[in-house]
Amino acid sequence: MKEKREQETKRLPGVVTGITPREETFTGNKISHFILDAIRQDLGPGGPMEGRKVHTRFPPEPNGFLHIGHAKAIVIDFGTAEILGGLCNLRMDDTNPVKEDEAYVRAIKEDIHWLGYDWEDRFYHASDFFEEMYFFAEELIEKELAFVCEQTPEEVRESRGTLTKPGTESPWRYRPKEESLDIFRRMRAGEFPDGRYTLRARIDMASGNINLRDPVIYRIQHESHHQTGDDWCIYPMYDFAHPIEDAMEGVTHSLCSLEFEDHRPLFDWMVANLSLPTKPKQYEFARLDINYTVMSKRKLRALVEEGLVDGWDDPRLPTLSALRRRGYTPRAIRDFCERNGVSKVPSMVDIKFLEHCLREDLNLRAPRAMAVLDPVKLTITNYPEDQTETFTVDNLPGQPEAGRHTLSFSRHLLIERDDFMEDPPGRYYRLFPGNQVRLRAAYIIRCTGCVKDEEGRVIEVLAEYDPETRGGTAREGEKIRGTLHWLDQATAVQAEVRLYNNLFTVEAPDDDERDYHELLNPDSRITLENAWVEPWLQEDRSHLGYQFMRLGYFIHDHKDTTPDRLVFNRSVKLRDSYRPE
RNA sequence: UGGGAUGUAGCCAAGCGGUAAGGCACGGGACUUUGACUCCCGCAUUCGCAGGUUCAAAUCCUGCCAUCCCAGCCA
Repeated sequence: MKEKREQETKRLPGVVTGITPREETFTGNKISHFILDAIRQDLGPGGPMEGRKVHTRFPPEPNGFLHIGHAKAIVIDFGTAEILGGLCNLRMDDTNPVKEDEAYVRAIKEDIHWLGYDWEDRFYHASDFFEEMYFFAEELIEKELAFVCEQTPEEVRESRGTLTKPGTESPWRYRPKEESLDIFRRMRAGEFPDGRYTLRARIDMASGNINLRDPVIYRIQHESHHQTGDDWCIYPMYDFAHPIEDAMEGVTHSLCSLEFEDHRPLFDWMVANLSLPTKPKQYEFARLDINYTVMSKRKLRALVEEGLVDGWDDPRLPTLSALRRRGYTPRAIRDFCERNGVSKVPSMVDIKFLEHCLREDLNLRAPRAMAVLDPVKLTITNYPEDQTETFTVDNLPGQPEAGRHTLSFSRHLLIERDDFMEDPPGRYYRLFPGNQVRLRAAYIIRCTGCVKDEEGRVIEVLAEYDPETRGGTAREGEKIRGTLHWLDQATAVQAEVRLYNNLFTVEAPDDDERDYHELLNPDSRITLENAWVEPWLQEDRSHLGYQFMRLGYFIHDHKDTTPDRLVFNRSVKLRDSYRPE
């Protein structure tokens, strides 16, 4: 499994090398957007970073699992480096020890590698630079651009003002720098309890931008950090730390989502006032949102913790580990992100587009197989009881080089229950008394009737085969509209199949005023215990999954499949234009 | 008169003064040993609204409207 995943990763074009610029997506779409344009200017002739190579970073906080929204950021961060021939770092933004955990670090790395991106030796933690940050904090104090404040959290909140009213200055705002320096050093030495002091930047309490009203840049937290242990009891805040991290890593462009637009003036303030080795620039883009699901970490966590789904990798979730388990390919996800484009318009993308990207990928590559999800017996009444024959079919029709497998055929078969109707509506060209259909790759048969139980439920469909149509070839001049998938009852293998639908019944559960419990789709997962598949799927493990013909794309559930129990997840349905009259 | 941003089709999205790309979705047709795939065709007389500038405006100007983000010692 792991090897196959690595193989796939290696096959993916566009693993970041930092050498060859790439101007198109690997599916041939042109990549161009406002951030790329801006970076080209910054780096180009006359630009502020003329001559430099682009250097980005993906900076998750290790406090949860990555989801498809992060995939967009990853594609932008790593993709920008790829497109422009630069580098992209992976950085754990771990400036708040109370929220973070090493376990998330591993999961995040796995997900990014799975997507096919590589940070090579450039894996960092914000905490790698705590010493430098401390140095720069003292620099601000020396420049009288920061001061140690004694306001309580409540006092800070009250004096900050409101959206429409300016704040009032802290009584400690003009504390002599010597005094601030002394207290700050003692803060670091651990002399004070949590909350006793903070270090604040001295900017502008009357600014319309609340982020500039003397933001706290260091707080005391006697908390063990997953990287630095007990080395520190003061920790820097995001707005102070981020530009320093970027500069220390050599990042030229700090790409982030729209909600940080308000923070850019603060980012720029830090860049202007600290003696950083380089001067990174920040640009913002709109997050990716998808309908019929939730993307907020809080909601995802609630679903998991309340047991409404079976863990972070429940295939109904939009997390990358869930999508992986569901059968989504890295290629499909990347393609989806790239084709959605990059803009500043807050958008909600249709889940159908994601599904389309998956189908487009799998259609080309996933082996075909037959499976019967809701079986009913089909008896070929003119086929000898003791006879069996085999047919050989391509794994990918028309591409014998992709491998072949055999099907066995006998008198007793299994077909899909909804492929027979005793009294069908118009334009139904499957089995009904008197009608002819093709059993794919086998024979053309004519339905002669059915057998029902006492309740009137069909328990067996009867048909006669035409021996002259071996292989499914119609007689000269005859046209057979319907082709069905089928299984030989004698060799078919039983499996559990899980069908997935949207987790929520409304497009935007995040915006809905109702409690999200009411919005959950009761049919988000349908488990079929009595499904049957071709026997070779017992041993075969395609990392792409399979197309179960006429049904959709399915993949072994890598967690629940055991040597004696097959479990399949439906990744996505096939398109279906059948409309009963 | 708090600050910042955004409005192009049902959903994304190009467009950057010369007369509305593309994709998804949807509808119709052809083909078909998957009602799949593929291939055709259709799908904004109009770019949030109203004025103005111009021979010419989605693009420039003015005003208005709508939506989103910001008041953590979170990121």
